[in-house]
Amino acid sequence: MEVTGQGVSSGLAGFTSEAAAAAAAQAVPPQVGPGLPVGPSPTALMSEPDQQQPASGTGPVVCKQEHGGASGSAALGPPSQIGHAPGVVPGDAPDTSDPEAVAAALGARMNVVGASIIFEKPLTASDVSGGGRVVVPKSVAEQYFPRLEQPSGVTISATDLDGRTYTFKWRFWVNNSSRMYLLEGAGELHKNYGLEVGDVMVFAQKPDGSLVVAGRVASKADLKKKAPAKRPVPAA
DNA sequence: AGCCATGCACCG
DNA sequence: CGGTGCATGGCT
Repeated sequence: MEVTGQGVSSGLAGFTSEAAAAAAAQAVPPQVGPGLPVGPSPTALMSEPDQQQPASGTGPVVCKQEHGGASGSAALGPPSQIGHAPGVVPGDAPDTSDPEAVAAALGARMNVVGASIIFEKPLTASDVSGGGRVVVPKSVAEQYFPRLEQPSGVTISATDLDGRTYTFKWRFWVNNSSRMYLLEGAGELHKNYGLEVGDVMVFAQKPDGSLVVAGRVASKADLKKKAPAKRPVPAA
């Protein structure tokens, strides 16, 4: 996948100062993301210690920071290897009336393309109504997604199992002293999969680090897993 | 104490 | 009026 730099484009004066400051500070990476081993050399825009991108074009999830990120790490990258699970064969048409079957079939299809599911997000009301703005759990964000130096984030792309390509904005908000990670632009995917509140957005990645996304209706497991928060109905 | 869903103000 | 970013509050 690729990253689309927006900083150099015109019209983002607001970010310029921030970016400039970051650029200046980046000369010497002062801080690396908590948790992951990063930090090759400042000159490498997207090199990775243990993994490399095939480079070019329709590549993997490589993600540059705004203007030459200080933390060169970019790809998704669980330190562990991704293992396939042969055995389950997807050729069969899933019983679309059975959420469990759909979920299983989806997992199988992911395996077929060599992708491993990173995590699944049961869509909340705000995820759906928020114009494709999906909140991603911090822990997952920092383990599998590109490290972000700036709130403005980066543009990343992904594909689904039907070959469609999606472009998202991967960014974060500063919340208290922490971060709240957001994936913006998921509206199209939600539409393609007809996802509604309670349904699940699935994130997976291939060995090359590329991101694969999909969606599926909520399964029983999901439902019991995440009981719908009680929503006091405002009396009329 | 932290995390995340949502409310809401502000800006276009 | 819709979109963006922020701040708050509920819940774990």
